Amino acid sequence: MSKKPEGPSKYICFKLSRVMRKIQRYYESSLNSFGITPVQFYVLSALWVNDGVKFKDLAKSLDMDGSTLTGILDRLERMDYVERRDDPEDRRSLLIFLKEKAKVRQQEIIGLAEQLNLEIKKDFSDQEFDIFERVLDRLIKEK
Amino acid sequence: MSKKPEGPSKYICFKLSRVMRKIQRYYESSLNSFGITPVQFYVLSALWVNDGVKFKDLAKSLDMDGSTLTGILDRLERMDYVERRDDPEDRRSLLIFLKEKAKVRQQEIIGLAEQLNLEIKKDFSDQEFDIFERVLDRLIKEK
DNA sequence: AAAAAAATGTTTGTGTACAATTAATTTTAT
DNA sequence: ATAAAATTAATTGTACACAAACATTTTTTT
Repeated sequence: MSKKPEGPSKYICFKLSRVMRKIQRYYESSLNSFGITPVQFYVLSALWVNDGVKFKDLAKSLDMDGSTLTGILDRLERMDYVERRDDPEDRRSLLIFLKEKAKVRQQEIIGLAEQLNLEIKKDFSDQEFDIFERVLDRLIKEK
Repeated sequence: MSKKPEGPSKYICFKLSRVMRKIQRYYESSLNSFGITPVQFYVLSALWVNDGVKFKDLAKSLDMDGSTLTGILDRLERMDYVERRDDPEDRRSLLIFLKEKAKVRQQEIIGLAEQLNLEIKKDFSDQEFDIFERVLDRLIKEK
């Protein structure tokens, strides 16, 4: 007698992908008013901490593939949020800088994102959510 | 005492997306031997429970956009894992059926996926992981 | 110094994800 | 009965994600 299958929802990976998409759509609809996507917001977020970083280091800090970042920077540059400049110390390397538009909107965008964070957390107890985030953190770090 | 995180990692959405990609890459590398992707595996998973469902219901059970599913079925059909048939009761509708290739490999693929699930869980206590999954489940349902 | 290896960022090709539009049907309202 | 509305799947266009191949440039080896 064969084991009875129960569909995709029993797999962590499926569950994670559904939750991720849902949360991402939530961020998306709010960030829309700035004309940026969640991923573009992450890139700006990293630059607000560290303006003028090397392309390579930016990709690393975001745990993002270089070829993915290339496309995202293309779009952010086209929208006048950032610019690429040559690295004077290594002609293979690029430095990524924020432009005025990104600096002017920093506080407003961050405020919005922090509010979204709170909205998501508010349906859970602190203890529950701490454990949730701790599991996420360990899953990121492992292997 | 740990310092408050700066940059994107303080946002749930960013953390979720990084964890999701990491776990997905893990599934990917294993499912590779069957020539399928994680998402294609989810679709097969749903069909193993419910062969011959309507396109519309399949998309709904996977919480997947119809236009996304169209592409995934195109590829699964090209690989001879599934086929589309006309719904005799509604000429707008399609029924999706598993082909031999998918039936033959069912147990092996499911066994693999379940092992991946265990691998991921094994670094956490049951209590921790229960809370983690409960938060995920509630995030899926809410909003 | 010349050759080989490594690093950097872009390009290309495939696979999700989803909004908006479309064509074909079915349902509903008049 | 027919016109309007709704439903179903596919198509188109944009944005990520990543592997593989690539051109430049730097570093290492010999």
